[in-house]
Amino acid sequence: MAKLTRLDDIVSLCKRRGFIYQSSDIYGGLASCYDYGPLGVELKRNVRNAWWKAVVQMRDDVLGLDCSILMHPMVWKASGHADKFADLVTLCKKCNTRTRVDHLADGEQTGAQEHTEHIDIDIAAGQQHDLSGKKCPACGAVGQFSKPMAFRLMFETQMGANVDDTMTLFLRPETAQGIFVNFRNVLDSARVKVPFGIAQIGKSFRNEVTTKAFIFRTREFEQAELEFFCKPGTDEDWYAHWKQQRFDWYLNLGIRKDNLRFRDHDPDELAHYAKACVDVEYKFPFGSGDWQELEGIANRTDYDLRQHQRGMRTMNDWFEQKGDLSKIALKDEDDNYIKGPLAYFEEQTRDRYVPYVIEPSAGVDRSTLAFLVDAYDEEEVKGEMRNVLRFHPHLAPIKAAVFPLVKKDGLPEIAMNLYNGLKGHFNCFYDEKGAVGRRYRRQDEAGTPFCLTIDGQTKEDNTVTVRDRDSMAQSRIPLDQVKNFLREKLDL
RNA sequence: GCGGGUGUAGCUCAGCGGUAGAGCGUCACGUUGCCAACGUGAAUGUCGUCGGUUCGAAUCCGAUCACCCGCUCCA
Repeated sequence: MAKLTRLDDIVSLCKRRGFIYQSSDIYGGLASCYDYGPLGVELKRNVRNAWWKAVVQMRDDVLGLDCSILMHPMVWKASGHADKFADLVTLCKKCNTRTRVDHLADGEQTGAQEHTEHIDIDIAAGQQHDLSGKKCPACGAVGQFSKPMAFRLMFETQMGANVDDTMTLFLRPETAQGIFVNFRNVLDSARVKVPFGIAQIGKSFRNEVTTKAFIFRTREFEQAELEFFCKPGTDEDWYAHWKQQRFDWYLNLGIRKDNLRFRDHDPDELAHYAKACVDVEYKFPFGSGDWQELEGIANRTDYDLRQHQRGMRTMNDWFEQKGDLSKIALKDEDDNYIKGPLAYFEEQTRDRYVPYVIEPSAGVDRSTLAFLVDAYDEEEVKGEMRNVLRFHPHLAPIKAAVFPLVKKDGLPEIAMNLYNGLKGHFNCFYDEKGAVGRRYRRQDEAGTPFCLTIDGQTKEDNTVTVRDRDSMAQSRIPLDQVKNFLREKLDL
């Protein structure tokens, strides 16, 4: 079985078939930005819907949410993004290798430290960094570094049309914080009890230092995140639960088992607030290591809610400093933080606590890419190559195509009738042009599971030909059974 | 941000100082009773962008934008 091995082939297929285009294409493109075409938008929406169905609709303990992208600046002060979502990087003049300043080791030490805390970007900018004794981890040169460069990893924008009276806001770098700041609202309005989760799908923005590999890492991207709130002590069980749930989700939607794996984070790799974290990785046909992260599942403990309790206590400072985040330090936590505004009281046990959070955080765009790559297949049929996207029916952009075998003898009318009757229930496609074989193959490349062909026999006995995408096998079913047939076969 | 590579029709690419090309695809008409069929015809290009050299630039030079590969980075 021939498989795509180059990313270029995927990009080409995506453009040719209308899945994904470069953003602002006619102006030469915009780095790291992509648009979803007619088939792509359907595919991506199906990915979203499948996630929502599995994580929200089918669960009695998860609710949905849709937050604004713009949020109060203090959200990012409390979450730590405003201070720490910035890296200070230096360039080795000798070998041109770039290294994070906080990863640099002293000359006599070997190796760099992993995942040290980020530095406040404003403090860092004014801070003197003595790198003369530091050693380049790549070439070993000591003290050959450029002046540290700061990177703002959050996008900024202004709110307010009056230029003299605008407020600088951030485009959210993750959807998760919108959930945390609505924890209380949902709790008070939705009659739920811990354990429960809040789910959200939406755009996020990060000024990545480097983008990568088509839609795999882009600066504007879409996340599907769940924050599952649970009682401390039960967190490890819920972590295991969601780990399995999320892995199975990919498998159930057709990802080949060989191409999917878990990768547990080492303890020294964990963010300071995370108790455990695992990546669901897919074996993409690009990059140095092939295996790339689709989703991260983390045990974030009670860190976020506690941080926001601190943030709420800091609001006076925010007003006093006229919103200048760099002049504000988060107030210390109240000793009695488990009685804070974001704490939870469990009536049955009379326990009071700040819930722990299990966070499965998936990339919608990279999942979509994975489904696309995984579904792609080429096979030889009678000496000709057949390209086919073997999408799971739930993900297929078009569920069924309706053709008259030939464009005469009243066949188009019958076919159009069938199409009109189906399109209210399934995303369908009608085509009467050219040879039917070509129309079949075109649908193969779009991943359409079934083609329905009206022929002369239809006029005699009211049956149609059903042609199966994967096997190319044909069978006949009654015209009035088509809707039921599709409903059953597509599991819709 | 560094190094390497690539930008020519929707896609894959040829052309590499002298009239912009091919295959596939697309569209139209005809034919066609089931797997990219056949015939005839047609459309489609800021040769990524800007500037320079030249009588003349897709071609040479510079800058820039974008993509790919490798570093680096990826709470």
